Amino acid sequence: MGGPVPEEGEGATGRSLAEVAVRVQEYWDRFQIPARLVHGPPEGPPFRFTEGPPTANGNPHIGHVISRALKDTIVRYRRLRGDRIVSAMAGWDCHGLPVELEIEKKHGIRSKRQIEEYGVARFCDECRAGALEVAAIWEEMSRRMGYWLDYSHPYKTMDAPYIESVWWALRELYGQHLLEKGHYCLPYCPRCETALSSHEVAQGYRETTDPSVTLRLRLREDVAGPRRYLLVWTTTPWTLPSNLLVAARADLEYVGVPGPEGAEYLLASAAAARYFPEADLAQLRRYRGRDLEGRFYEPPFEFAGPAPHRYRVVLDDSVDPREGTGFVHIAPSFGPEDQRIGEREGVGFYDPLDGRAVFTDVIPPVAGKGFKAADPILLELLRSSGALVVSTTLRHTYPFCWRCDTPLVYRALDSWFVRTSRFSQELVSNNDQVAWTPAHLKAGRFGNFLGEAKDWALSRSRYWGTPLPIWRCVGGHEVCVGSFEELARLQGGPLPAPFDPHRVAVDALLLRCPECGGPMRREPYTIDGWFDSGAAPFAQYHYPFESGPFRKEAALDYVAEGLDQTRGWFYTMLVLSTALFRRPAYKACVTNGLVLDDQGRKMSKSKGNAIEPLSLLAKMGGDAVRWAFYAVDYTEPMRVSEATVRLAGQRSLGTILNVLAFYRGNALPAAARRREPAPATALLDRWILARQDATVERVTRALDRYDHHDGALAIQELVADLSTWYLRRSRPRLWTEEVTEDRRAAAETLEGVLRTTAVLLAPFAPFTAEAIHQELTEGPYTDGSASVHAARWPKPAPPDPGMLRSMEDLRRWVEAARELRQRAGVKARFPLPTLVVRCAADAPARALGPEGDELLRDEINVRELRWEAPGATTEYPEADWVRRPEPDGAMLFLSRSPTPELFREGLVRESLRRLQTARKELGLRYSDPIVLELWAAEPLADALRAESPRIGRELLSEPPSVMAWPAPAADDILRWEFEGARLAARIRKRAPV
RNA sequence: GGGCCCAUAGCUUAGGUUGGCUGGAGCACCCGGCUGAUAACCGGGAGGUCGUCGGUUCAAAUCCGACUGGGCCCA
Repeated sequence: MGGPVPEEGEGATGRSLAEVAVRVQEYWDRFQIPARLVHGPPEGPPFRFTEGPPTANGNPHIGHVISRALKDTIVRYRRLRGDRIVSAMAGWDCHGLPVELEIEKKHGIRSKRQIEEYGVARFCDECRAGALEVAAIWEEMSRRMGYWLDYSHPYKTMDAPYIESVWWALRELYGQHLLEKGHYCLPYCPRCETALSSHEVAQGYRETTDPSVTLRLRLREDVAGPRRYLLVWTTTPWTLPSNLLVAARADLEYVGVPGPEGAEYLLASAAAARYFPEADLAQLRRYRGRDLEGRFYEPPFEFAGPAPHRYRVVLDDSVDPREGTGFVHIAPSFGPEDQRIGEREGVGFYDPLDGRAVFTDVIPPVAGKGFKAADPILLELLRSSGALVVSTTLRHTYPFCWRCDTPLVYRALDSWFVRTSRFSQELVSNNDQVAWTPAHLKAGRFGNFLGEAKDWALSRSRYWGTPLPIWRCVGGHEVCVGSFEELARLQGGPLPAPFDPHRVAVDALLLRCPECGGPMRREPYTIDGWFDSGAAPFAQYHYPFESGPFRKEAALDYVAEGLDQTRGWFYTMLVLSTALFRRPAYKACVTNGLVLDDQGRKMSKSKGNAIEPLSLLAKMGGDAVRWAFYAVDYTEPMRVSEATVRLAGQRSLGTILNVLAFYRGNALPAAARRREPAPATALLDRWILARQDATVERVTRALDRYDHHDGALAIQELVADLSTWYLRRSRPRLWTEEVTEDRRAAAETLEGVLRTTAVLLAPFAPFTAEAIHQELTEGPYTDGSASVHAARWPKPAPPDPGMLRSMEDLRRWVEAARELRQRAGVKARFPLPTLVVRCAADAPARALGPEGDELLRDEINVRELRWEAPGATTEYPEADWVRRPEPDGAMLFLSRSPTPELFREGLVRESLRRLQTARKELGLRYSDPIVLELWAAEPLADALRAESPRIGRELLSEPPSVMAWPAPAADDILRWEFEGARLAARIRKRAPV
């Protein structure tokens, strides 16, 4: 029930949303409300959720706020519905390059060798310490935006139990032959000296300039004839020393273009026009690709040396005639296609690069040069040997390391793979069961990606990560360890306690081969950190080693992250749940688009247009920031600025705080309250309750299908109706001197709607909702059990569409009649005699009965409202009436001018208004009695005299006598002129008796 | 080069699945009102070729196709 009347400046008005947030946060902190409520009722049915673990050694940005808002909204809603949240644990992704790079930067380390010199143990210790470096900032951001998670017991991917669960998962995959070693071309970062996975590469494509060179390779001819050359195009000259083959396409047409000194240059006829625009194609000798199959050529460099089958023309369908020359340079060490063709042709590999992609001594001219640095030297060699035909540059997109920004190379490496390609169909069918937002991702981007899923390159040649638990002995036996207990057994004794399952401690163990007893060595890799995070739904509970709420048959109900996670977390979770549990990982998945600045540009630190989330949240309040995201289509890229946030906050949240302030100023005195409000009888009360019920229903449906946008919109519309129609029309009802039944009904209805709105609002704007709820409570902010977040979600009541429709129509007529009034040119204060509405007897608005009539009459300020049947023939001459046809078929007529009597009434009202304003401007309070003297010219003087008692009553004076015009000249006499009337007044504060 | 998405007033958005009244609203703008919610409230006005072109149809913002611009993903 309404609390005590707020002290000056204490009410919700005048307080910004940011201040509301601070006050509410204090309350939550004081009673530790988040900690008490975050898990939901322990007996409730489970709602399965997992926080996607962010890397906490990097600062959060504004994009993280939106995903967190989308997560929090649904979790809050489920709690209000009585669900237990499984799990509300915060989580941190602790492993991997991001952490290692921070430590490298700190010590100026630039290579793996330097890490080894520094000491792997020390290095990893620092990684552990640095992994959660800015976790406190993440927590503060979550607090400021009202994202409730259990931060006191977060899961961390570097914790021993977590790692043990990950090992269990790896062992399961290994047992299904889905974890295998292979030698494949992978994207490789020369600086980090490790392979990356395709989803990591996807993060780092960038526009760059590379050489674009065409060279000629002379065909070895069996018979004498013109010298013929294959033209070959490449953007990676550094791979040319590794060239072992040239590929052509069997059915493609090639032509021989005359070159210098009687030579002939061979290339695809489609390319000839690009290379030799002046050549007459019709005159040229033609070949098919298959005619050239098996022909030998002279390689661009001799370093790789001879070997069977090398330096031949081979056929392959992957050759694309639209690009290059139709002859493709094949270096099996440096490209997935190259590798495939090389293996098919049995030519082996030739990789002259070391781990840092620096040329070794096998190629003396570029020994010691990085692969990129070798390009110009190699080109110069080709030029002097005459092999270089065209040398230009090309702008194109090329992959860079997502963490250190080094250009990547594709190279063939030993690596461990998850054989996702073997169960891609199962991935697709599991994905079919997921409700995606936006829906098109399911069959579109994500579905496509799954259908052609490549094997997942899992191993990393790095230090700080979950060690790959696979050991081999000299006898070639292999074991994948799936638990610490098994590890202890193979080691022949207990593990050191406490056991830290990272590289140093794990590699210090001496394992014996269970088959031959020989010593075993671990495969020296860590695993992709995305595997760690993909395991979060079960590893956070140390499944299967401890019993917890995780159930292998139960998918998560809901996850939400940024769109980029389709290739990241959403993908790896699905891979693991499919392979381990043969089911989808989650039932519903919501993604959000990128956050742009107000110009629509990407935010970046270097451009200086990035919004710092903490300061924005502090300045605007968490709710305004959250609302700014609900208000737009968050599945698409969205613009965000301080201005958009401010506006979003004002629109709904500011309005409802205003309504609250009004309510508090006009609440029933404590003595007049009753326990059980009576059922609403007044039209306005019944209407706003119907609106409320419809909104409960709509918000419930919206949140059930994870549609934050529609839910927020529904609340926004209710708040607008509450403020601009219900409250505006109800104000006089709340101003009565004594507490009438109607005043009671209005106050109770308003309070009830505010209460319900607070609960509806709670998932979206947790601070504002709490503030409303508290201020409707006896002793606000003093009872820790009275949080709105412990409330029960309202039950949707049966809808009353008839009522809503009727009021909608009535409001349309009100607007129409106001427009007529404007055309008549008579101010609202001057009553007009008659409004005629000609409409069907069963028009919805008429169903509102006499109360509806009264509403219409009062809004338009007419003395009489007259209904007419559609066929009525009454004449309303233009001279006296304005008219307006309505789209619903109704016709409205309004009198053009007041009667003299009504005009005088208008004058009195106008005078009263001016006198009230004057009172206020003199600094008098609403309750200060005054001494009033009036002067007026006729006919106003006469009208005022007739209303003298009423004037006295409204202005808190004795009934004034109205003196004849003119008023004496004096400084303290105020004068007005309006509608041809003249008025003057002297107002003084009456001395207290 | 391939795939997916987006496009409604200056800005944010409703409507599009199921084609049908004059395409709704908020902010900002202009005019006016109210003045016991006041950095609030109410009315009116101006502002839209619903990205462009074409098709289907009696009828297209809505369905289909192409194009333009923007975004994302892949190669």
